[in-house]
Amino acid sequence: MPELPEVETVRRQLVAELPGRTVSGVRVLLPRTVQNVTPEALARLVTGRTFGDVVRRGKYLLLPFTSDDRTGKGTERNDAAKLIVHLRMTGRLTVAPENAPEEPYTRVVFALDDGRELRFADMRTFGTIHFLGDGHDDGPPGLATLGPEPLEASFTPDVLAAALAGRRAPVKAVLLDQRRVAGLGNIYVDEALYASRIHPEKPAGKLGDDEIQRLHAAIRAVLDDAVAKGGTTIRDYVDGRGVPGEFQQYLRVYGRAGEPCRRCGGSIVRLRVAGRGTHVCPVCQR
DNA sequence: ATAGCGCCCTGGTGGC
DNA sequence: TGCCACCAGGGCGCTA
Repeated sequence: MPELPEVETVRRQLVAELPGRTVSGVRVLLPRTVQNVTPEALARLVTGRTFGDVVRRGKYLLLPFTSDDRTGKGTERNDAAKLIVHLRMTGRLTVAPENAPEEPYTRVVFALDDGRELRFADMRTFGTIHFLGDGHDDGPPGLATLGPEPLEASFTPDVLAAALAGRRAPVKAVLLDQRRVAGLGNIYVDEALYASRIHPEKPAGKLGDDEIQRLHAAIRAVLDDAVAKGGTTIRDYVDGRGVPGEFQQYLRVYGRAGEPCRRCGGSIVRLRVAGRGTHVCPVCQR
């Protein structure tokens, strides 16, 4: 399930392929994937525009169009236009070679001027696409309230401490809350809590300074490692080229219930925290 | 404001 | 072998 490292991996590949490519047509196979405009409007708004940079915010991908786009009828359009994509559980955003067979569960296809296609496929249909610009300003609600980016230099231990301070909810629930820290999901929260030897049910506000320091370092280390390995593929995730990640080989607790803890040899236990399957070493994490 | 819960959705799994 | 209940979970809306 795509979290920050998976979304960042997709971004890095899209940014190598998309900038400078102009959309020559749009096919919407599942209308509700496109949340804030109709399929017809999306096609009209996007066709003729040229992709610029590709930006990640939390688990969102932002695909801004360049400012000098024209409709093909000579009409200038405003420069704030962009697509906002969220992969949710099973979404895949790939650039397909010309004439590549369409994969199952394809939901939206953007034809490009070089014959390739930007394709959004999504088995479970939770994924979303929004269009912003030309008077459409209703993006996904969560984007406006996203918390700090954990891999940016400005994400200091003090910033993490402020996100946790005074909260009675389990530390895992707070870390999953995208308003507190952006981009963490179930896998990397479990891994970061294990690495910092903190029990996921511990109330967030009760963490000591030393625990916050360890948690801060662990979040960055786990995310950095996972990005370097191209993300984690449990079942569905593939990158912008359709290739699975490798970090699943390095998971310490997620999906390892009943297997030995690599630190103490004890058995990894699975419990339920914040409504999520949660993996913990009961010896190492207190 | 905060915390918790149900819903969306489909394929895979495990029990009988 | 076949059927079905159940589970995976990110974001969001609702409730207390």
